[in-house]
Amino acid sequence: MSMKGEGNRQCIIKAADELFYRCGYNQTSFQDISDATGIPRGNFYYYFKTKDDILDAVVQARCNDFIEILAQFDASTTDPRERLLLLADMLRANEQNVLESGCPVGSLSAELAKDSADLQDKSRRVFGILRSWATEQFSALGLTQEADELAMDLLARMQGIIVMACAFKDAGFLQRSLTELKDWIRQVVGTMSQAG
Amino acid sequence: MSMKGEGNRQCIIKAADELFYRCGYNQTSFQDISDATGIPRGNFYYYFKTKDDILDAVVQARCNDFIEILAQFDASTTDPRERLLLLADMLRANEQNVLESGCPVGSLSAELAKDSADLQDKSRRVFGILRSWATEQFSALGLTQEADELAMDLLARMQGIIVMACAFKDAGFLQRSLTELKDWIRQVVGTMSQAG
DNA sequence: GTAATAGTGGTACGATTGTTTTACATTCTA
DNA sequence: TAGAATGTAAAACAATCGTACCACTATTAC
Repeated sequence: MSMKGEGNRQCIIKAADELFYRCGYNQTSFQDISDATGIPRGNFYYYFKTKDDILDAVVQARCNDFIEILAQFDASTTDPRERLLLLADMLRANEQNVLESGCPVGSLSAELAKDSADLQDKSRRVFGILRSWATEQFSALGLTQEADELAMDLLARMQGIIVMACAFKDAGFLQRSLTELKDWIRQVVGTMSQAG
Repeated sequence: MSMKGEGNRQCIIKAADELFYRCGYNQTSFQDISDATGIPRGNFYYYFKTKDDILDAVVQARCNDFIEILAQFDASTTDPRERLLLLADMLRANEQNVLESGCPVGSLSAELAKDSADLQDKSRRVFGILRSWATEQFSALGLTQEADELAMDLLARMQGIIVMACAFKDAGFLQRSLTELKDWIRQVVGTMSQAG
């Protein structure tokens, strides 16, 4: 597949990514993607074997996006504590989207949990990237023993905040919870790294 | 609508409730409900005007279920702290379901956030019942000022735990997080009620 | 310039969706 | 027991779903 075709492929992935986030995977039809891209829906099978294949590509794209974002966090400061705070701050940067549609990672995983186990396995990869990155940060702070558990705790807190903020469309709760979350990060890192 | 018809109506609601939880609202078809109940799918329109109407009835049923459950909590102990711990313990009682399909309240709300705002409004009512009940418990502990915020925090923590446990199918994380959650409840209630 | 490849536009498929309708059976009421 | 109300079974509705296919035009390689 050459330049021209690859461009269309990326166009499909980009449109599908947005639609999967806004409408859900199952609720997004080929017609929707066709309308968004201008590419006839019959042509999708030139680029992808099946709808699941588009999901694969979208998941891969999201993985790459996060890898890049996390690399920027890594580049912007050497302090793992600051890096974790940057991750938390994504809640503020994406406030509007979060209130409207929840977390692209969490909501996709939750949706696919109700489809085949096979599909959820794929979506889990995005969470895996965040989890291992956060684990690295906690480890770098001397919390090697409990690093993975802390990473899971951090992600769980973020997911919970998003679910409730989205359910009640409550920007105030989102802001307040973000503050508390950042306090928690500072506290966990501060106290436990002294103890460890 | 008399006895016979009402029985079928409840049968449809019960089957739809289970299917909405296991497969999601959008992914559950009339055919699925028909297969589960033995009632021809054309007949649903004798009991409900539309699919959304079935959702309404399911949400109402879930509300009633929770009202009953919370009433049992209220009856089993007069200590609001104990009551809150009972709520948290629902994560353990429903461990298997949670790992497989997430939270019936949270996952429905998250799914409907991607459909019309109208549908999500309906699903929010179930969260509202939990929220106001938890608020009452915190208030009864003398935390009137921050009761609603604490209720939201509690629900957010539970939702986050569920999302991550379900995403990674991790029973260990669920158990560990439940312990930490109960510690948090005891701590918040303990320290702040002394301070207040 | 010709042949092979890459990509496009559009049609059509069988299946399934939520919904409507129709004909029939049952149950209740007078 | 007649007739109205209530409930049941099944067929058919138009629309849409994911998928497949085909005739066609660009592009590229020799």
